[in-house]
Amino acid sequence: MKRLPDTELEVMKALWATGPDTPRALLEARLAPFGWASNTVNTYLSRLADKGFVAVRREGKSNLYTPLVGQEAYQAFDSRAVLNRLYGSPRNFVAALARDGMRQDELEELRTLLDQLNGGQSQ
Amino acid sequence: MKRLPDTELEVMKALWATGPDTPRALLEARLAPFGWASNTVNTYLSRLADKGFVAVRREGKSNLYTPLVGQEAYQAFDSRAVLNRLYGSPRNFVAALARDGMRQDELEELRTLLDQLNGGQSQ
DNA sequence: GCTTATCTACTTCAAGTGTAGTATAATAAT
DNA sequence: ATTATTATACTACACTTGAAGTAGATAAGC
Repeated sequence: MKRLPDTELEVMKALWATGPDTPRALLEARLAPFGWASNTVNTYLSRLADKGFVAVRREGKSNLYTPLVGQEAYQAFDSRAVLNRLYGSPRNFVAALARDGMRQDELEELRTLLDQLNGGQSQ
Repeated sequence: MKRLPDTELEVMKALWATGPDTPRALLEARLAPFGWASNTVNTYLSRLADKGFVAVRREGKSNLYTPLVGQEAYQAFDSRAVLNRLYGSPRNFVAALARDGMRQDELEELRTLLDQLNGGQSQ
């Protein structure tokens, strides 16, 4: 797996949110804020297909794109890549966030998760 | 500030580790594993200078490059960018790591940090 | 059946990135 | 001073990314 560029990732996020869908529906339902031409969305979907991130199937007049890589799998891969690239450890990543000022609610949410992660696993 | 490409980031990491240094010294001391030609390192340093990440000063026969952006500042910026790009919150980032299997020592280190972060701040 | 709208496939193009080559200036060696 | 070494500045070049245009197939309207 390879890390995706920003625009392709935005398209994947849209696909993850809606499930299999056509370019136009994706653009209207989720990608409108970017102001992309419909050809642009098509280009990004083609590139994602080339990279094996989505499957294409003909659905009547349109193409239907289906995500082949799930959001959770991609995030699991990407988060580790982020650590390897610059932080080395989860600790250092969170410390960097904290230096920039992590919000109180973010901190609490994280703490709750950590409790769960450790609760589920005995020493 | 803008996020740096992989290779330029590697050069910055070397600079952060050694402090102000010449291209050749950086290559030999920290960048050897990449197998880059010395011209390559020079190119990356020039690009970093263009982007304002390092300062150049003539030191005798060589250039001396000094980081202008500190590692902590860059990490604070980058870590937040990582969240905005894909995860939304620190919680979701750590959850993604956990799905891939966070190591026990990483988890404990993180827990220790969280204790410190909350220890310093009541409630 | 011809016109119009829609979609996809293919092409384009500029900027950024990865990697290094060339040309030239400066230094060191004899 | 001539030669060899070293460093830098500039150029090159393929590939990727961001963004869309064009051409041709298809379908829908009338």
